[in-house]
Amino acid sequence: MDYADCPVRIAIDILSSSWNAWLILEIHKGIVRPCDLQRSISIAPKRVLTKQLGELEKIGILEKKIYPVLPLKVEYYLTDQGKELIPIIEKLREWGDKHKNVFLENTAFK
Amino acid sequence: MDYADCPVRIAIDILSSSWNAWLILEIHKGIVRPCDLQRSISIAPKRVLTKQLGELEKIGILEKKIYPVLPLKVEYYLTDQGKELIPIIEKLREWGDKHKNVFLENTAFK
DNA sequence: TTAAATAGGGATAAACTTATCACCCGGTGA
DNA sequence: TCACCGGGTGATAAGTTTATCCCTATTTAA
Repeated sequence: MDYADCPVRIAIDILSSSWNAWLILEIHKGIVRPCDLQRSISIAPKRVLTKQLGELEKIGILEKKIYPVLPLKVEYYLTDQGKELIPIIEKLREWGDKHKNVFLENTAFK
Repeated sequence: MDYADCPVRIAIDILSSSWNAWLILEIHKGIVRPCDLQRSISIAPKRVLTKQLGELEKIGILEKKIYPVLPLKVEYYLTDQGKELIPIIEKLREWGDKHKNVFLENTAFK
């Protein structure tokens, strides 16, 4: 029984890796095309977002829809298990909002 | 407004870094002394646990009690804001339990 | 007096993640 | 024709995190 198989770690690893949480929130808000996501998360490198989108699709959190039209059109949607992450992320946000002060104070001069 | 100041990221960063989530759960279960924590999370290096305990204390998630007795006795307890992480971790565990199969299938041969 | 347990720290190495850069292709509008 | 948009990739550099190793100090038990 590896530590990596721990259900808690699985969830945390997904949410914590690079831009995943942000991506999931943006897609939930209705920004579903790669180019639009790249614009709305403009500080993230394009290459990294592409990689993460692929990763999130592979593990069943996003569903990729490819429209056979030209110019090529691609959209990503949250699967059911992806949608179930939304309330969790909101809880994380609530917690962070409530406690960010203590946190920022004590990390400024570490 | 830095990405690192995002409330969601603050919470995720805390939970994701090395052994924090596990430590928080163990302390919540009543394992409160450093030496006992090192035994119960035996695959984690002692040095790392010490560091994380100090870090979690600094950001106000743990409270450190030093008993002026000999042999030296130290205990860590969850603060109120630390306790508020417990239900969130439980949600993460539920999610992970529910979806670990899809996850493990698609990461085994990446 | 020696060993073990308690709590902790400094310095460096190893590992992992993320970012960067330069590309690919197909199509469209000027 | 040329530049640009949309979607995407491979290879490597850079950066961060974790782990490793080896110390400190004090007290009790053998």
